[in-house]
Amino acid sequence: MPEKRAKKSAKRPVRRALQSRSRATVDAIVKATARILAERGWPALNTNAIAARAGVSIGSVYEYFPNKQSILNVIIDRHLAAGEAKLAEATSILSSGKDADDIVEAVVSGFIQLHQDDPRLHRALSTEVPISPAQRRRIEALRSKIVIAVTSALSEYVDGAELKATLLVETADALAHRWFVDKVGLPVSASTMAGETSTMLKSYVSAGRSD
Amino acid sequence: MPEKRAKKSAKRPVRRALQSRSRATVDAIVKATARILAERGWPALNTNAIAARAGVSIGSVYEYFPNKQSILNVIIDRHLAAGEAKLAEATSILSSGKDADDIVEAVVSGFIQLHQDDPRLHRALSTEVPISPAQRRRIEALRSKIVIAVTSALSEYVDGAELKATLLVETADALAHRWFVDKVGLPVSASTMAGETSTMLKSYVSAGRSD
Amino acid sequence: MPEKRAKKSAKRPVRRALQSRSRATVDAIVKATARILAERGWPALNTNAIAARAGVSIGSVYEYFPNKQSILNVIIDRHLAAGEAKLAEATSILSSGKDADDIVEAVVSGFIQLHQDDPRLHRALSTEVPISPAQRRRIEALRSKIVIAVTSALSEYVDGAELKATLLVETADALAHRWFVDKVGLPVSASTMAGETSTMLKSYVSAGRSD
Amino acid sequence: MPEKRAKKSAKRPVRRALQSRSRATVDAIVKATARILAERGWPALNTNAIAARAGVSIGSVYEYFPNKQSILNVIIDRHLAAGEAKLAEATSILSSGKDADDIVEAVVSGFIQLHQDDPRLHRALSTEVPISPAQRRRIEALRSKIVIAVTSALSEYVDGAELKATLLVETADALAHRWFVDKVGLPVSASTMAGETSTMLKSYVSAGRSD
DNA sequence: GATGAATGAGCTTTCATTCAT
DNA sequence: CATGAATGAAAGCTCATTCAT
Repeated sequence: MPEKRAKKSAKRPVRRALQSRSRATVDAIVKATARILAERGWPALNTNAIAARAGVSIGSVYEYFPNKQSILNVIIDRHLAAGEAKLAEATSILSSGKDADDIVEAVVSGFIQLHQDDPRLHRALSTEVPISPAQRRRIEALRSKIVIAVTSALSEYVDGAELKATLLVETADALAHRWFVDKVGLPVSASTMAGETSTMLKSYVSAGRSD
Repeated sequence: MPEKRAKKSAKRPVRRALQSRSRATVDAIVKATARILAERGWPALNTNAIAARAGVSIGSVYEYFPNKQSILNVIIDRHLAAGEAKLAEATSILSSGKDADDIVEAVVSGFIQLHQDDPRLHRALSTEVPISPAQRRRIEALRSKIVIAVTSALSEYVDGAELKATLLVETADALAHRWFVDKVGLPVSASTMAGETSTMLKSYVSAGRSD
Repeated sequence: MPEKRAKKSAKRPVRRALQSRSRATVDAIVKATARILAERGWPALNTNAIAARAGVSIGSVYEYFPNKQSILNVIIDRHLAAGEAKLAEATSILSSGKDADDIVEAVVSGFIQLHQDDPRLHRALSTEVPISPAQRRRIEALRSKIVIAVTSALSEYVDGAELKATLLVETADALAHRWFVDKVGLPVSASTMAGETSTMLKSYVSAGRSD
Repeated sequence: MPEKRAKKSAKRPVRRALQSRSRATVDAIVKATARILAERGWPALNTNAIAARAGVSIGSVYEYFPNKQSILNVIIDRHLAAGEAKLAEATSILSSGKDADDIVEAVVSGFIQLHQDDPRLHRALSTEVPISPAQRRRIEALRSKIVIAVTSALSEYVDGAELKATLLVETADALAHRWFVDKVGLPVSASTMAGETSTMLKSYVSAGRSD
């Protein structure tokens, strides 16, 4: 009856979800995971709940994912991909921007859109779920790319574009998180705060323009 | 900040040394918990690890704390108390401030100091550890008190003090967290970013002054 | 008495054999619990011992039972169900009884049969295991039903049937417990004592008959 | 820090409680144990609770008793001693009895008195507390002595005195327990049931008298 | 003797993971 | 490939007992 087995094996290769049925199963598992995370949080996220919610057996979960963390990785990766997509999309706006204010506007609204989409899930991912060093590196990389894109866009309008871009991006990200994810108790509405954030950042970015 | 000591008044001259043993044990447990949290994070925090790290038996842990969460509560409470102490200390600076810039400076440096003290622990507490609703309320209350104090201080210099105070406080808090806790990869040093943050906020707060 | 079997009707011809594995596991757990209780008593009953004795892992125990008490509940419920079955069975005898003596005989032998089946387990259940209020109520209800049935049976032969039925039932139960469960040291055999009990109760029940 | 120590030692001799202070301490411990048992039952009985309730330190408890069970033993022994005292007291009544009915009356009322004194404690002792084989033997011996005394008293009035005495004693004991300790739901009052018990037993004992 | 802080074996329960079917 | 019963390491917590003070 009792039989010791290695626990940290993860030998079984992740079956590549190429066939459509496989793809559907993988998708159901990932979606179920995201839903549980958004609705009931990380403490309630366990593999049996995922399987049940996805409508598949726990065995199938392990057919497609070597372990629990790897499911989360997909979600985190999708989140990062969404961020990257948003960046790509924003790049054109940034480069076609008429002035620095447009760039600030694009950055602020970009981060707000990112945080408004499923804020419960966003919160769970950013405050509860353990992130691997590799993922942290990828987050850093994305952040860095955004800063570079914004720097490039800003450089034709302002001096010290890199520093300004860094502060702009970090502030827009952090405050969007506060207003829409943390939902801190505020004396005014989140959208009012968003407007104020935008005002502050426009003024900051444009400060000291030579023109 | 931690380290509560019994009043050593002349009331009871010969006070049992036993009490200090208890005090030392409690302290060892709390410190061990904070250390594990800072060094290995919430997933590695378990009562056996706490006991081992504190150099006491698991039984002793439960002699002084009814459960695992209550140890964390002490740490969280100490953190909040530190924030409240900082607020009290800052209030005098705020009220004796010569101008709006001094107030911004005080707020920014206050948050930086708060985040510079054991940033690893700070990170664990703010992103991993489950917070009870009561604690969340206490955090909100503290934040609210700070905003009120800053609003009051700013109101003699600027219009729309409450809105500005809110954005000032949230930005200072969020960015101090980024620069010193998250330690995001930056093109320049954290202290440079802190200076830039300060510059941006001073400019924001003073914008539209009638002077 | 225990050993529930699924109906093997023709509804679903090929029924998974898996279900029978579960059934067997549940049964092994319940049986192991009963055996430990009977052989080593309540103090020796712990979930690890149950799992070991059942030849399953501790995880399997919690796959089928939410907690330790729930395993006991099954055993207690089976015991109560056995009592209820015995009552149902006895009712026909009671109502077809030729005279009051037959009724007494049926009651006494009914309780003796109940107590003779695994007296060690019976002892553990009646003296060691914590009973929930709901179970106590169910026991009371069963006892009450028995008294009502006996009252009804007796009422056509004797006056004051309810009082007599109560004393009859309580005495038969209590003494069957003594003779077969407590196994008190006796100068004569348990079955002799059972006969004497019967004699005493027949005489008591028939006393003051109008005939 | 961790230091393994033997757990089943019990080497320290039980300090004989001869001095009055010692005696008072022992008594406080025993009384506290009995009170907890009566009020909150066996599951709530732990050595720290006993020490706290007795107003002594846990260390003192182990100064006078080698282990928890030994405290219970004192209580059980006192209970048995009370039974034995009651027997001694009853013996004179039994031998001076005018007829068999007086003997039955004495036995029934004796057991009722025994069970009416602190029925909660009685219940705990008879249904929850683990009894050692030695104690069980002592209970048997007491029971046997009672049967012998009753047999002797009855023998001048009836035939088959031993058998009758056994049934009389067991029934009186069992039913007194039911009416006053178990407090089973009854259609009539406990004292009515006690009277009925007495009536039944008188009739049984006197049955078949030659006079 | 008295104290009570400290101990740690042992218990209940959870859940990521495996594998027979 | 799918299933889900089974596994067992590991975590939280209790309490009888010990021993330094």
